[in-house]
Amino acid sequence: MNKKITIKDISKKTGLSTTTVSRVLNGKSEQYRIAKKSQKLIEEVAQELKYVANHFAANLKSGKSNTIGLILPSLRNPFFASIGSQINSEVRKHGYTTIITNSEENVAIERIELEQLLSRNIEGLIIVPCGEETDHIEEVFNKGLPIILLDRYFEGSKIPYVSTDNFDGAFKATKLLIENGHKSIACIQGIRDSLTNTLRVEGYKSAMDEAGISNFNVVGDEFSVENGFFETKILLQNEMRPTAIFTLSNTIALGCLKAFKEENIRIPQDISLITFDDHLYLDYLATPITSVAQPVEIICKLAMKQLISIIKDEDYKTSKQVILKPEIKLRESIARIGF
Amino acid sequence: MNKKITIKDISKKTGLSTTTVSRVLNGKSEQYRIAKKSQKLIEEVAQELKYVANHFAANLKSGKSNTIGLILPSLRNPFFASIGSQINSEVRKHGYTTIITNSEENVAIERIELEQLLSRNIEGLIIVPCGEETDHIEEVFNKGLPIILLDRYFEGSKIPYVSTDNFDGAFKATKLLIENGHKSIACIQGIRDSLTNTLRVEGYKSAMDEAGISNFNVVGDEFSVENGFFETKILLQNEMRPTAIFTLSNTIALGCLKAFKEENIRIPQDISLITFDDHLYLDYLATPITSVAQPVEIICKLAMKQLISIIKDEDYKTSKQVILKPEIKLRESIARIGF
DNA sequence: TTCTTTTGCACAAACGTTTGAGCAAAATAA
DNA sequence: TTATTTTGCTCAAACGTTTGTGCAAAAGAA
Repeated sequence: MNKKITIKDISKKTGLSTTTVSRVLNGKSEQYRIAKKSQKLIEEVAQELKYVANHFAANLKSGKSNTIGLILPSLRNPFFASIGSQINSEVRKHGYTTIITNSEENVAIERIELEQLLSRNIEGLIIVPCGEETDHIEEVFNKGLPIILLDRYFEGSKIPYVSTDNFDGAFKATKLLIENGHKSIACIQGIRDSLTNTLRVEGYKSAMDEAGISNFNVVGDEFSVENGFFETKILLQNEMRPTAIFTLSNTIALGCLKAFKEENIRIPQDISLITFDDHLYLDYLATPITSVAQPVEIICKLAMKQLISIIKDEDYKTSKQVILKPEIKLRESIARIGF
Repeated sequence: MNKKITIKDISKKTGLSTTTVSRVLNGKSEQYRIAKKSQKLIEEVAQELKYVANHFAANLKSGKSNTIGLILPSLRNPFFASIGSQINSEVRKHGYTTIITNSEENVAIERIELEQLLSRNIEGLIIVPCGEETDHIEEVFNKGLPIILLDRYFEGSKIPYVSTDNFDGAFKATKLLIENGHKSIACIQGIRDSLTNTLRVEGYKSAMDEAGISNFNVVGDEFSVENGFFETKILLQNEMRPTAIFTLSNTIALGCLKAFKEENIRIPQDISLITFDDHLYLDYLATPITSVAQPVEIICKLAMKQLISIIKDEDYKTSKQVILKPEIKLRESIARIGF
């Protein structure tokens, strides 16, 4: 690397102090009454020398990193990838930079990543926490770091969050199956420790209960294609094959489809399917799959809006815990049976 | 935020100098012969005070940011999202942090993002450049920043890259259609300025030429769902409706599917389809779509391997310009006609 | 003219690390 | 005993900014 151009070089070349250069380059000319002529000179020389500010030095002094941390539990899951993408552009709109990291649904990694982000002096954190362990996040929150939980949150905690009404989504999804005559409904779940999952399972059970159906069937343990595939295989080879499956994520649904294909099962003739999470492709599948769509875009925008308001105003009171209603996207994967 | 714990606090509490503390915390105890006892003491106190290193200060002095920049042209395109995800974890494996940014296929934004990354003292850059304008990237390369171009590259430039043989992929795809009896083949392209696109179009034309078919039909101008949808609509309503369509990205293909659905066109009975880029869902569509699969995983691993070797060894000679062969994934979207 | 205000800028001290050089004390060798 | 080596650590100067304070010079007022 060539020698870096610093503010000092500009200072020398213009004959103005580094103070003045810094102020002009930070748009504080007005505030400090820098002459127009000097402003112009400095800007020209900066251009000419191709000056690039050193973020590290600036941050060290000012304490402002202009950075937001984003911790996601997985990037392979398109639902989270989509969150990553949208948060990224929202953050950018507000003049910040995002550092995206991936906890791989592992609390130990999550802790390390959080530490990493802290050492980079992030000014705010958006996180989809991966486990039930919350101490490290609570601790950072109590130290005053602006945090927004996304998707998953902690009950009884004061940390603001933006999430979907997972109970409601699962309840509606299950109810929809029941209304279509299904009584034997299997539910393939994801990570058991996550609140998202717990609430969805509760929604499922509650709908079943309400309908007086008591043979709950909740299987699986991961938000992954493999889990969906594996559990579906087992379900299909069971003697008590369910008439409908409710998958708790799009990845699980994909695994499910794979198993159906292998076993030559047709939707919805042979089995009905509904899944949490929407995806563009769901419309174009052999049978378009009915889904519980989370309002990802709104979630991201809202999260960012809240985060910014906390950062700017230091106003912890306006920040809320928000739950948005999901929407059922009716497609063709549910058969009406038993009528 | 509470007052931050610094190395000085540890220094005071242990009675050892900040130098010693720094050395222990950076694992340089051996090198500088710090007594075991002191090491232990320092580590304990660091734990106790919950010390988190200030990356900015460290970088300012050492010049090492431990950061890799990644510029992608879009995050909505699952192909790039997947690259983002994989590069991210590769980078992490090597002890670096990634800063992902998004140029939105806009050179002006790309320039700004690059500047941003430079001001964060990135030690390396992986970029899928969005346009034909290369000066800003060349300039940074010439200054000595390790750079790897991904997917798209610059012909005649010395910047190393890892990419797919786009010509070959498109050639094979088109040939496959021709071998199945198709003569009227439309090609829906993406951004015209990108080399990727150019090479794919050339591959298409070359295969057509070879077969003595001269009615090229290349339309479109964006790697997006909308573009695919729009152009397909037009193609379908043409009097000279093609018997096959070759879409140059998965997003375009998706738009294509949408148009087919609206127009009640069946694949492959009414029209055949092949697309660049593979996607998990392609297998489960009404008709599974044959695709040209790029070896994304290998591309990412190779890119990172090269980047690291340049960073570590400063060895510009070993870094190469690599082109990997894509693979056709045969599915069921191509009809055999005219036999 | 003299006094006051405004304009335009510079000084110098941080910020929290890293790092080359160096030095006493302890251990070992002669 | 003295000379040499090893051990264990410290000093102090950076790194490139930002920022509170302060102070001449210019302009305006009296």
